[in-house]
Amino acid sequence: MASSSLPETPPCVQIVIDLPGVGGVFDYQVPPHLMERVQVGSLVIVPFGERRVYGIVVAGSPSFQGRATRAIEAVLDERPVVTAAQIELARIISTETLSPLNSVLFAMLPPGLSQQADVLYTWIGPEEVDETRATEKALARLLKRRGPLRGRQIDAALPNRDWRAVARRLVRQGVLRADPVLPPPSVRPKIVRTAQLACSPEEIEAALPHLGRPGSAALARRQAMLRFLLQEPWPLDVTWLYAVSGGNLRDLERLAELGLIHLSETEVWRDPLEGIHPEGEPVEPLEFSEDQKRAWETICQAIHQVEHADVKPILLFGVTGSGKTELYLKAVAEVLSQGRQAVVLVPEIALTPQVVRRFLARFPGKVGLVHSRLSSGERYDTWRRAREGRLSVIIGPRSALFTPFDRLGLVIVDECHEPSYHQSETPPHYHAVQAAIAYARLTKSVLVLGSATPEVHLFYRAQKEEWPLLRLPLRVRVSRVVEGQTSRIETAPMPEVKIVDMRQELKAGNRSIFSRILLENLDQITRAGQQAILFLNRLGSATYVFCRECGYVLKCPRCDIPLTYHLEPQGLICHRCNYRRKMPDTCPQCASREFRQYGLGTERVERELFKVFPHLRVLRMDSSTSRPKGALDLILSHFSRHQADVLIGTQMLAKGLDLPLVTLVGVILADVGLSLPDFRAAERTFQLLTQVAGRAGRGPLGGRVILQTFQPEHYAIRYASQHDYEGFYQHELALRREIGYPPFSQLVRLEFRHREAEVAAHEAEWLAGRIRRWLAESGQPHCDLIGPAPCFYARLEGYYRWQIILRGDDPAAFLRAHLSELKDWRVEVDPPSLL
DNA sequence: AGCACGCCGACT
DNA sequence: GTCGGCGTGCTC
Repeated sequence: MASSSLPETPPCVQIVIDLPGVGGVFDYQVPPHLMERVQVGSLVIVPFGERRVYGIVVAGSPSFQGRATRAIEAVLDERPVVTAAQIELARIISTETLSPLNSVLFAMLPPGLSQQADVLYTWIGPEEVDETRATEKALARLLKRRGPLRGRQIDAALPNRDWRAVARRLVRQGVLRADPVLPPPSVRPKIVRTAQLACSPEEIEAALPHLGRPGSAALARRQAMLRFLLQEPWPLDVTWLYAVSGGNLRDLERLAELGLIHLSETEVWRDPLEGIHPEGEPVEPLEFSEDQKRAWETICQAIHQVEHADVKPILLFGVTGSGKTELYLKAVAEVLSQGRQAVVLVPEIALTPQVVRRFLARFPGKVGLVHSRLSSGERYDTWRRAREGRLSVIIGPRSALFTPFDRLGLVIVDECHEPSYHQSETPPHYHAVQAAIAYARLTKSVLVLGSATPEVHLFYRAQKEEWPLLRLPLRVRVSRVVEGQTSRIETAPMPEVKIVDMRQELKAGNRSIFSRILLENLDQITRAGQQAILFLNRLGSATYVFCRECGYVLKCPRCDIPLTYHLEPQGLICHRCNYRRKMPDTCPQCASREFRQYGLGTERVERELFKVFPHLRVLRMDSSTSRPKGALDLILSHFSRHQADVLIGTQMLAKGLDLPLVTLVGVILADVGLSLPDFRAAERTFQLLTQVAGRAGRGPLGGRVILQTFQPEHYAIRYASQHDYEGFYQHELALRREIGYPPFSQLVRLEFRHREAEVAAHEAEWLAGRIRRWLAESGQPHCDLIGPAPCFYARLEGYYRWQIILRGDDPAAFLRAHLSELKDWRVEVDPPSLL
């Protein structure tokens, strides 16, 4: 270790390796010739078994016991790829989420830097193979056709085939060769060759006629190159010279030989923001409203205290359009002025050019952008520029938290309730807000969490731990500064929300999906040249079973959560306890025959709307119409230019778009989401309705929202209609306390997937039995096992899914002792959804 | 992950 | 008898 303070200890370090499934920490020796280069955080290559793998040094090894160790083979990057604080953060995330440390640590690197070890297979056997063995035949054909392939390539070519076992046999038989390989990083710095004049313009002019045979093409090319360089007397990317002259490297080399130019190589940064010019964006801070001023005092004070005291996270409680972004900008400016750095997390969908340009205008040259649509080279370069201190603000989705800043001072998580902050697709299943709380504490940074609808458990924690709560209850409109004038601050009222009881509509003989008042309003505002949005909550709508006459929802007799309707096997099921029953013919409460599931898509809404208002221009936005790349933006820009009167859409409509001509938002059926078998169903519905309601009346025309529902008395709908988050929160919290769900307990969700339904069910039953035994043995009094039951989405991508929920004081701690037995299970601590 | 080792049943 | 299935344990 270069900076080791213990020279008498053996030169050993602890290393975490990039092999899924090998989560441990291993000791390696630092050979003398690498002593100066190996540091905590270094990316190295080490021998592991018969292979070589990538690893990250996580610590020196003072506890070295004299055990046999092997030596580090190479160091890949002169600088550490993670900071000490990041390693500590990875440890915390690993412990909290029950994920192996290596999976967390390597998830912090830009994609392509570290590579997993693989095996290169080469066919060396005869042309003919055993025709009776299908897998063997397929493997041999593949390798003969495409030449040597890596294991990962074969996986892609032969899905669902157990070819590795076959390959092992073939290697033993001597017809197949298997060579371990370690791919080099797929990202590397971009180097361009540059040329620059090496002598005075006079000497160049003098040399111009003597660069080749008179009249030759080479002469003309070389002259063109020099003339261009005379106009641009600095190191110039040679591709420019090729373009203007039609020449190539041979010409340049000739000019270099003659001593007329210098050829050299320079690294260039790939910058996704290069083409973006934030003209028209304010460069100076905007004036604050009274609420913003109050909020700013707290944030500013925190920024100045944080290095000396443990500063609590700050909850910025404000609706969309309440001026949160301006506070973020000012906080970033304050932190930068102290020489520290800032990370701004934004949900991927909200990462619009407008947001980026606003930051870029205020902090030119200092802002880096992370985004899923960037090339891996752009990501890698942004990451390196941040590591080298060339950038000091990073904006991006959850992974941007892992920017290797060494003087972090501020973390902002905007719209912190957004589900995209939880990584659900691939392990490690962490939540960026949880991680940010830990990271801010570790790095002594200020953390600002912004949301109008914070998750109930977060708000509960904020209250309990007395986090500062900053309220921005009003929407602000800032008239842009006119020459020399100060900007004006106006506040806009929240839109009026009207609840329509659809049972009454039915009683009055209206069997349509639209209430009379919604139709009246639609007619009125479109006549006035304004626009409307019709929102349809699709999630789970086909499984939502209720009585159209009395609104009754059938619940599980054991769990008291709504039953859902499924086709396979047909009937009603409780996704909590696996209780099943057939669909009743009549409503159990009022005996009406109108008891059935509710299936409704945007196409149907469009058709029904056409029947009433054939003249209206209607746009439809759902996953099918916006599937093609760019279609979403196209539909939205079409609508915002008023080339349509009505926009019909699903969830994706709820996110922060600003459409000033929209004066009416209609929610076709507000209660759909309430019947989902998830204890957060009410919370999700409240959030969604609040966001959708926020779409109306963003402009000076004002606006109203119409919520159609069969459960007008439901608290989620009532509080959403009153824009009353805290009322909802109190109600929801009381319910959670009663039923013992978070924040009054912790959940761990265990999921198993298999292509065969019985195997999945069987494995789930088996594990449930084992867990019950572990619970009994450990005398764990405060842990319930819920399930096993099929997941709400019982089949996903061809896999049958079953789940087990553990609920208790600390089920994660209990499971930690049994992790090795959950190898094939997906484990989610604090799952964001139980579907 | 990959590869040993070791244990079992099914065929040359 | 061997081949090949797969459960278990190990890699510094």
